[in-house]
Amino acid sequence: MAYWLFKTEPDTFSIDTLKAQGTSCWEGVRNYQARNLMRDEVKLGDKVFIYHSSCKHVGVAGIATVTREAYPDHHQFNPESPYFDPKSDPENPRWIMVDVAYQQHLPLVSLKAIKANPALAEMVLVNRSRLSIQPVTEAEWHNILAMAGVVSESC
DNA sequence: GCCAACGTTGGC
DNA sequence: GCCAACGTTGGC
Repeated sequence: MAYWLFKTEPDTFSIDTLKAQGTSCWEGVRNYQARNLMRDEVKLGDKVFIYHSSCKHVGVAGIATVTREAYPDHHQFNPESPYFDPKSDPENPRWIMVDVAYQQHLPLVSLKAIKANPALAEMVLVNRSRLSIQPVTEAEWHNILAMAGVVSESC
């Protein structure tokens, strides 16, 4: 079981949206490195931090679980969609998505707090800020849970 | 809304 | 395959 951080703009899709929906596809990833991670590495049952970006309160806002591994993102074939990609071949779709299920909200762990924690200095979030799907180490995962005041469940 | 960082495109 | 131009991300 692996840990991840998925970014979203809460004005469009937030942890509250996910809670309301229960389960959602994670569509619209249009970056090759992020896609490759979703396609090759993100597995059923993996845990995901939901991160709110480009908003007033930037940071980790909750936890989700992967409920379906990579499958084609149909939005790429819909000319009405902001995620439309005219260069994607339906016979060989360029973009994929996974499904995630809501697990819980967290008291927001802000980007500022993450950057201020020396134990998290190696986080991808801190060093490769533009990657929208990124791996989180087990140590980082538990560290952020501790910052949120949540006691980690035993495995 | 600004702008730095950085990913993508396309001419050569 | 290089790299300049361009577009996007995302914190502030």
